[in-house]
Amino acid sequence: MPQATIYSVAIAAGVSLATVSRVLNNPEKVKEDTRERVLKVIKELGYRPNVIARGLASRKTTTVGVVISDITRASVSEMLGGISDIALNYQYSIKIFAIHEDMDVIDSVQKIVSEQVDGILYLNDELSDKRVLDVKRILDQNNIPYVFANVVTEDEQTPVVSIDYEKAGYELTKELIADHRKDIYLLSTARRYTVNEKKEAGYIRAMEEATLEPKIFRTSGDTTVNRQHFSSFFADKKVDAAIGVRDSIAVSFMNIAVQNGREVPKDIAIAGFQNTKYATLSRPMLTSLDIPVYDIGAVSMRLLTKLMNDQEVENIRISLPHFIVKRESTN
Amino acid sequence: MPQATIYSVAIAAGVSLATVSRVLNNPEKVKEDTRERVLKVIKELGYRPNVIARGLASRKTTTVGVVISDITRASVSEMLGGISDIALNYQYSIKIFAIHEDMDVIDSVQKIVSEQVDGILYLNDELSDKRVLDVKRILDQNNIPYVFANVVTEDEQTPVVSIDYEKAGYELTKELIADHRKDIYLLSTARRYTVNEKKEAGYIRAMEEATLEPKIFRTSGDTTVNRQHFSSFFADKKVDAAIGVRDSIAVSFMNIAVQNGREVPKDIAIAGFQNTKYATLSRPMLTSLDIPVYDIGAVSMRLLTKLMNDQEVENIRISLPHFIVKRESTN
DNA sequence: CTGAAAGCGCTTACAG
DNA sequence: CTGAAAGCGCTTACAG
Repeated sequence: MPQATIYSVAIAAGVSLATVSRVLNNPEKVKEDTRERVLKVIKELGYRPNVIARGLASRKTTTVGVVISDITRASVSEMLGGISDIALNYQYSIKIFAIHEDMDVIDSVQKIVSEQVDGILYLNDELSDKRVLDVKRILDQNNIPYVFANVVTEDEQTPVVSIDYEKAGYELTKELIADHRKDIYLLSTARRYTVNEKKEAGYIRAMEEATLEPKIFRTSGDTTVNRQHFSSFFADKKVDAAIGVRDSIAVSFMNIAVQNGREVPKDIAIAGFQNTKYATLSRPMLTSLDIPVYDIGAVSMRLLTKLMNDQEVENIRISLPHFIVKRESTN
Repeated sequence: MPQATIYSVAIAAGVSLATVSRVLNNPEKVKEDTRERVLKVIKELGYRPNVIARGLASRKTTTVGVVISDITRASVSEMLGGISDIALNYQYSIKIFAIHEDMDVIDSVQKIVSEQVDGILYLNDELSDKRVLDVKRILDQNNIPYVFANVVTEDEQTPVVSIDYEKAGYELTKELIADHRKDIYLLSTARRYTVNEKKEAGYIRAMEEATLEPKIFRTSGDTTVNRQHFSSFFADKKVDAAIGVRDSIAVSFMNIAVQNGREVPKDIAIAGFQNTKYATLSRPMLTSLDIPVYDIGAVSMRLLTKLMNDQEVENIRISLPHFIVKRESTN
């Protein structure tokens, strides 16, 4: 049998399509026994409204577009987990749009707009402030609500959910300084991520406050590459503490340190960012600054639902709390 | 300005909507100068077809539904990476549908059908064969193409892309047997995943062939839980090799083994499955059976595009090759 | 509380 | 090669 339509339901229930539609969308406007009769037929026929037709007629698709760069990154998929759970609650569907580096951002966003999503969640920790404003302009122009998640932007008019990465970098560094470490390195990425730049800024601030020299060592997130870097690192550098901008970088560094005869945390204290599974699978286990990535996703989706439904929001810039999880790699 | 529609383009170009539509969908059917005039107007007005309207009229949404359980699992997000890349190539959009344990599978699938996707990719390594057939029946009934990815099913009529997990388990075990290990444990999950059951079957076959006693130790994927299990493990068990059904389980076991004074690989050889980043971030680095998760996603999406376009496919059951990556944790 | 009718923005035979 | 018209399956004022 072909899928039942609103027509077949209307005929079987002896009412007009308008009434069937109301039963679905404004049940309180339909008399009780009419409503029940229609509901019964709907169940019997296994009728499900065609969401595409509904989308065209109502101009609401109950779909949000989620823009990502690399879905395989743990932080991205965690965020998607939070987004997906909240979307399920609020009955929104999720469309994924991957924008790769070689693609034109403007063009891609315009394409997403043509997909008629009700709102957009933009996840990207590499986006420059200028880019953010470009994207913002197109979406504003098309009058489509949006939230940036895990994005760094100063703009007061941009809805954004994130954590205070500068403060996080500051606090984690202070922790090591309090342990009387002097030669504290920040292991950052060669590639520029705006979130990492914030961590760097916080690190520098803490070091300078303590009149210590900030030393940033740039490497790759790729383990096979950074192992090489770290091996040569120990040949000539004095170091008694290190912070990796990601847990995986910190763990990779730890492994090479141990192989070079250093004891952790006695000789070198090590800490990471994000408190991923890497942190509990290292030996010793890694101290890490917990970034509530799942929550960033969930909260930004929640904020977006409010914006899509013109609900009042007191604050469009939300900074979630972070905290340090102390484990064996520091004192 | 409001979004341009096909009407406004038609008027501005002095043609009918049918012609504009043809320029977009069957350009070869339009005379060249007409086509160019229309194309010029399209560019000027920044016209983008409304995909919802197109979907309703053509009954093709160029959207595929991807069904997942837990997106935060590394294997799932890797697969999504492959799916997303191929989808981009073939111009399909992706809608994500998370089906949690407490949800009714049949009902969820029916809901997805009502979303009018052109095809469905079902990722799930926990699905029983019966469930697979339930899902299959609904989709067949609605005449919607589908591919199961990383799913174990014997049914010959079900399009599925996966690897031969039984053989993988067999080969990895043989590797350790060849190194003269006798007390080889398989560290599996307490929770039943069909893929893990296959690994177990392969492990058992290899052990029995070598007249060794198969010993399966069940634990949790959660590190804090399995650390406890592993700690008591060493109190009473004789062991000279272990295979974790996931890299993370193998690494967790390795850490506890070392803390209990065992040398890896001298006293205990250890191997894992999936060749994730965990395998290169452990100390020593972990031998692992590589599962081409990204490729499983990519190939299943490719297969789905063929099914959606009624192209001939020689084989609807695809088994991708796997291989063992030898590292420091085994000889 | 309910129905008739227009309309959402497209595609697709059917004519010409 | 092009246009007029019907139709995709809904929603939504507008009447009554």
